[in-house]
Amino acid sequence: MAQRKTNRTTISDVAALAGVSVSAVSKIVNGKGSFPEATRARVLWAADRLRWSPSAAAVALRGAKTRAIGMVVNRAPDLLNADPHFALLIAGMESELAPRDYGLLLHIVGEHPEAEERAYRRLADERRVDAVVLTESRVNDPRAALLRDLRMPAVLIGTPWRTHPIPAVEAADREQGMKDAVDHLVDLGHRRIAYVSGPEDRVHTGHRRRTFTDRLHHHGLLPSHTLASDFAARTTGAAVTQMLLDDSPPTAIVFANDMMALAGISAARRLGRDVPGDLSVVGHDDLPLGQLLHPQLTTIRQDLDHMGRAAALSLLRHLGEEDTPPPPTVTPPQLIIRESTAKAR
Amino acid sequence: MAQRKTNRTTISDVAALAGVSVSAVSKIVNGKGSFPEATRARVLWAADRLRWSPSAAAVALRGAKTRAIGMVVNRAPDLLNADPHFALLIAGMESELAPRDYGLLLHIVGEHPEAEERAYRRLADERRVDAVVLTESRVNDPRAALLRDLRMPAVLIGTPWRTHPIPAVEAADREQGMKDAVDHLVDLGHRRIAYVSGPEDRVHTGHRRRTFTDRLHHHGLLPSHTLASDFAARTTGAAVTQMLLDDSPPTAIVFANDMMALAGISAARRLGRDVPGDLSVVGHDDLPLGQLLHPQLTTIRQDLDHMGRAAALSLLRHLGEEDTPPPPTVTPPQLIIRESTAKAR
DNA sequence: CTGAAAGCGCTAACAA
DNA sequence: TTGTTAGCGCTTTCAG
Repeated sequence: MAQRKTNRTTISDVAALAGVSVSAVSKIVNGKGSFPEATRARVLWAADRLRWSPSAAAVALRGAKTRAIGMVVNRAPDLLNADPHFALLIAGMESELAPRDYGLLLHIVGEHPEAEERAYRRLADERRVDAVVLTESRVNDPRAALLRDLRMPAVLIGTPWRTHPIPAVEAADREQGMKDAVDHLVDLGHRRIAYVSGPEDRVHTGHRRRTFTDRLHHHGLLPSHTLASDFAARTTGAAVTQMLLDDSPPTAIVFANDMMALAGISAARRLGRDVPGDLSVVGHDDLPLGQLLHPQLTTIRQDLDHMGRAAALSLLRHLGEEDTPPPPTVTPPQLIIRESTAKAR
Repeated sequence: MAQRKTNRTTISDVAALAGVSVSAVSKIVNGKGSFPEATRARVLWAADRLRWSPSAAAVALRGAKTRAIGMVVNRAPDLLNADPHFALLIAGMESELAPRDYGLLLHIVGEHPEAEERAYRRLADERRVDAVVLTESRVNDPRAALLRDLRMPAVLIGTPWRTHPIPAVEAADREQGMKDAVDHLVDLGHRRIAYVSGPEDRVHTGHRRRTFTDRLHHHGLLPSHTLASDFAARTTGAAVTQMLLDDSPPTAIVFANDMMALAGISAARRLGRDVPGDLSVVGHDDLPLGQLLHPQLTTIRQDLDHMGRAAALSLLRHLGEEDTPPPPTVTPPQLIIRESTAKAR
């Protein structure tokens, strides 16, 4: 049994060193009262010398604000690993949170609804965070009711639910990228264009497919095929294989993200199809990866960094954090034309 | 000003509902004293009915344990985004932390030493976490002294420092993969083999390069080229271009990670070199990505999931957490032979 | 303008 | 066996 008395330096140590009361220290550090400059300086000096920062626990206990934001990611580890999507979102949030001394409490749960619910409940019941960031709204998303129930402030990155309005950050014109992609393919002479979407339970899956279909209609065309995939390479590959072996296979495929596009290209090649010679491919997200591929990936760029930032700022404002600038507008999804799309033969 | 009195349910609400004292609730919930089964049951029922969990802040304030682990990642967002390495590490940690009700507080700072130091200091001074996980030990790593200074328990994922011993998780035989890779290339008839390493400040950079060089010696060979790169695609591409334009260019290159290998392949192709026809390539990590490339990537697999798990368990044991199994052994780096390596011409 | 004192929700001595 | 109580470190009235 070590004698390890923690002996943490506390506010009273600072007060003692500065020769003032603890309440004076508290007020000065938090910029509350008005004190003679000499006192202020001495207190600040003492705090600095003792390397003192207020204990997060004590502050939280007193004021019920933890200065932490929660995020629970419900994607299986291997998919997470495969898809850097979240990392940039998180980095974007961090770049706004860190300078304001907010922390980010991260939980990665698999796609287990119970684990996910448990994670949110713990965050709320244990008062570990002041608010949470949600990503990827789902259809009949249990989180909507759950968070209302938990009275947990939240902002959603993605398409808000109809039934449970919630503050959300979304690109300004979320349909633009998809429209441009369809136009681009039609311009190249493609007439049989397919869409491989993400899982059906994501709200944006339906949205994007609808935009895709509508834009084809606009050109007097019908979707060649539309198939849903989870995000896994295997499933995506199977979907593409199936399409390509069809009697009238598509000459172009739009994918719901870049990793799926890559899996699609891989599957097409296994069938001996050349990209973009036999098949044009469009991705979604514009991961840096896309520029290293051969052919370089034509894709719909999402401004993930700004989405993360905007979500963080939106939350901070909601929490009454002062000096928080308004969330930046998020650049609309933008078609980046590279080498994976070419004239239809 | 809303009247929003928080009105959180507290331990005394539970005590009242169960008709016992608060200390009884505390003890029963924490499995401390011995109580008649009837009392236990009533308390547990009440806690459940009120959906009560102890406030993390109060527990932390009282006992000085926060049940949270910190991690600060010092890689630039775009590199983070490009390289899924960290995501799997984090997922591995989470799978051990979450079931034990531990949280993971994540900070992503760029490669700014001051920001990094500040992040660790805040974690410690504000007592936000009980311990931290470090990754990628660096040469003259300021974190070693800093954490000792801060008296912050820590475990390192990677090669420990000589000068500042610290608990570390590392693969059992960390040289195996590299040796096998060199052997494999030599077997294929390669004689001019190069190595593109990560940044020189990483401890493992020197280690791996030494293993590479030593193993070549074992075969009576000298490294064709060794170049350091940061993790960025541009730098890596430039390094490869330089090597390939040399008078006696390498016929095979080993890279410090898969993303760099991909950047290398891309650069080689831009020069009109075929992989693996003109140049064999070996990566490191075995990201799922590697199997989707053409050619599929030959790589040295790292058991990132187990590294994350082991780090978490090691920390939990150190923190005196009961019922924590010993950290699993981490599978040694293993050469996975796929299509990006072929006979030297 | 400054300081004393009352808790925030919880745990662990100490009493009963 | 169970309950009472004194803080953990901080903020914030409320007196001085």
